[in-house]
Amino acid sequence: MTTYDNADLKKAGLKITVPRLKILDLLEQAENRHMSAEEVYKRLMEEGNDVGLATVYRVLTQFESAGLVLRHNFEGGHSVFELNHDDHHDHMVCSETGTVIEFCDPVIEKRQREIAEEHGYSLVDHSLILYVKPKSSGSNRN
Amino acid sequence: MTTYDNADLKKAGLKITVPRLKILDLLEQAENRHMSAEEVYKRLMEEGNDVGLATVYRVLTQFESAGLVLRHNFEGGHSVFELNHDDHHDHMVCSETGTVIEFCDPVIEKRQREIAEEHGYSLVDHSLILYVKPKSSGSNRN
DNA sequence: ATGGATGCAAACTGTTTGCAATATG
DNA sequence: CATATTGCAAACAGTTTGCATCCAT
Repeated sequence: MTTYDNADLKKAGLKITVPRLKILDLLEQAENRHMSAEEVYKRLMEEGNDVGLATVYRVLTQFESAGLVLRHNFEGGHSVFELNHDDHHDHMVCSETGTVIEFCDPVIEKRQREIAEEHGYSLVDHSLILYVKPKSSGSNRN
Repeated sequence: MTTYDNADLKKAGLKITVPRLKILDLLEQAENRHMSAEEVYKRLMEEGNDVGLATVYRVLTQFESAGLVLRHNFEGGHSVFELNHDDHHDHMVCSETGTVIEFCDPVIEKRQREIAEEHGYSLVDHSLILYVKPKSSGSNRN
């Protein structure tokens, strides 16, 4: 498991500061690896570390540029961040519980590249999110 | 090609009003089928139809609920709308030109369903966007 | 005539930025 | 000590909402 430390911050040209370490820490620790900036902020406050929300955004953005963190734009115009363990994966979000499940499917990955090629492009990135509901869920239509 | 008309509005419980017809019209006509609310608004203004931006949002949202229109959340926290021709497809966005290409791949569609099932869920919806660049593009890094 | 629809402006959410104070290397 | 970083508040973009007016039915 990729775990980032001071060295990684330095490598990214970022000074070792309390907010940065705390945020990195939080992302490592977090049971729920996918957090919004707001969540990170709240969590830090709860733990007594009072960083500004603006700093959280700035740090997360810097981490993203540095490749330490991935940003995903889920539905509803808000982003979630997660540590970049450079094991690529996509997401499945349960509409009832909000649970986020990660998955990676080689078949889909391959087809994506092929499709881009077929259209004369090369794949730079992609975003795939499956919105699902529990199979045994209350409303069983179809 | 699915083309909506007054009857469809009525069916959706929506009164036939100028803004609604104009917006529907715009979406039918538009060379670029994918437009943001802001774009729809600007276009309408240019054509001399002065509707409020709020109305554009309201109407597009109603159309979405009515199934006449699809809303996609692209990167950068802004949505684009397109007429729902109920031929499902995903999108490929060129990072250099902004061009949006539609595609639908049965292999991917099938795998998505399977993956959801494998995790004990059933697929409700999904969002797949490929970010691509022209194969012969200037910057050939990697 | 009557309730839905509109336009405007004000409210809101998520995110970014200017700036003076502060902390890191 | 110089400069990157922070916190705060103000600025922003995109979208939603309250309300009085207006229009389709």
